[in-house]
Amino acid sequence: MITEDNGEIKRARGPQQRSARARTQILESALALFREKGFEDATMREIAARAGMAVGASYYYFRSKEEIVHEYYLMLEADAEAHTRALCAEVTNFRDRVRGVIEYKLRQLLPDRSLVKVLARIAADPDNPLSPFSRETSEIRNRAIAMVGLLCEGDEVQCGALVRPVLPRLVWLLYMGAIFFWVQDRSINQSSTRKLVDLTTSLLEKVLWLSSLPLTGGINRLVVELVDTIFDSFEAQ
Amino acid sequence: MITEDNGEIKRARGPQQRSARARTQILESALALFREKGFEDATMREIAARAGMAVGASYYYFRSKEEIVHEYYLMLEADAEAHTRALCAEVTNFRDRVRGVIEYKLRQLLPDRSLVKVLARIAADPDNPLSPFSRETSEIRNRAIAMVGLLCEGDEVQCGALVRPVLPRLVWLLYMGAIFFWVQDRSINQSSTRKLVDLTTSLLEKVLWLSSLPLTGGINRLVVELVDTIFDSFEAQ
DNA sequence: GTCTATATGGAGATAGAC
DNA sequence: GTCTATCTCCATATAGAC
Repeated sequence: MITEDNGEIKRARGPQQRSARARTQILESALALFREKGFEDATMREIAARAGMAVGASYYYFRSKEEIVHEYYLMLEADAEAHTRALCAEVTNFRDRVRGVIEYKLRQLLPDRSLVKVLARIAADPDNPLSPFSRETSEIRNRAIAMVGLLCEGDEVQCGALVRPVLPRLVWLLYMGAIFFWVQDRSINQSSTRKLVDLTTSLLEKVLWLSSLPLTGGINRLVVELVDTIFDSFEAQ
Repeated sequence: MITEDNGEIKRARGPQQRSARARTQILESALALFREKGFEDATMREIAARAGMAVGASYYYFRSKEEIVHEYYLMLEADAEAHTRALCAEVTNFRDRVRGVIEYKLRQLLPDRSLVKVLARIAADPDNPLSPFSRETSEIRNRAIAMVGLLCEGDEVQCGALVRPVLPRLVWLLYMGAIFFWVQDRSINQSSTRKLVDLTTSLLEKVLWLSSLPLTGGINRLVVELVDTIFDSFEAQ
């Protein structure tokens, strides 16, 4: 791997190291600028300049300005995953778990509202391969769903047997919905989102309890089919 | 109103007329180009050229390329409103009405998928005043909700008395969700969306029936509070 | 593979004519 | 108020150096 060509001064500890360092520098420079002036006003010229490189170098590592934001989002996801594991060890109540995960994510995103708007734009564009609903991101998506699946484990959750297998995907949809609502939320201190999360998690708990009654067999079947339809379409084409 | 200044040759039938004509020309030129090459590839230069004007003129009538698309959407809405009235006279079953309205909208949008993507992007941006969730569009939104309200009229709908007043807003959310899903839907012929609409309308019907039972009083209250919270946040700030 | 220098093409802004 | 001509600035593309 380590080619023994001319002993350049620039090179530090092999090409991989140098490359990783450059990538990190661009990412950090971009993030700092995004925070200072927002996504739109930070230009690739500035980002590259601050990282001590030419514009083209940024494009070598990131296909677009948006892709930098996406990389940042993946970093947050890794952190959220660790938090979820810790949460599951501490809290056993289903509703508290779901609320905990959503609230943690919103706390994570709070300092970077400007970037979350970009993520929302990406999500709304069906042609964007970075979209959380695209075929290309199915690995990331499934990982997130598996994470949510941890919340549903344990014998605490009371719900119909039919619904049980789709529960993680259902909660993931709620989770995505909460983030979308939060981005849109213009109320002071995003108080509406807090209300929304309280209400939807309470609702979920009650509805799941209802789903264990024989009365709701038809509804349960419809819900399962609905969730399957939604997620099948993500993988399609 | 009609000022009697110099008899210009250019003027046809008063300034208003001329202005409206120019506006229409730009709109038509833009729409034609959007259909030919898609939204992104159609440039303001071309749009203006085809309308026989300079770029600045287009910006005089429309603040942005997006605003042209929004104007087009309003034209579709007027047409949809007429259709809804006709539908309500013909069909009395609630589920068929809701499905009919959503399907009509999707048929309307089908020839202009490229433009609907732009609308989705607008909707995802909380800073965009043209967003269907913004304070600025609350008049358009309320008009659309009132239109949906027509579907809920008549004594056919079986649902809890508590839920009844929020039903139009609830159905509007379903309606918006269906459009969003349709834009994202990559399945051939958007077959997933058709399935989704069938399933969600069936589900709605069943859930509404359930909401009339005493058992679901707590859930009904939560739903009402949830809908209020959501729509309050649209009007906030 | 990693990066620099430079080019391209378009959205939107603006000064000022009529 | 309506519109033209022209300018600025940026994201992204690309040729080729090392």
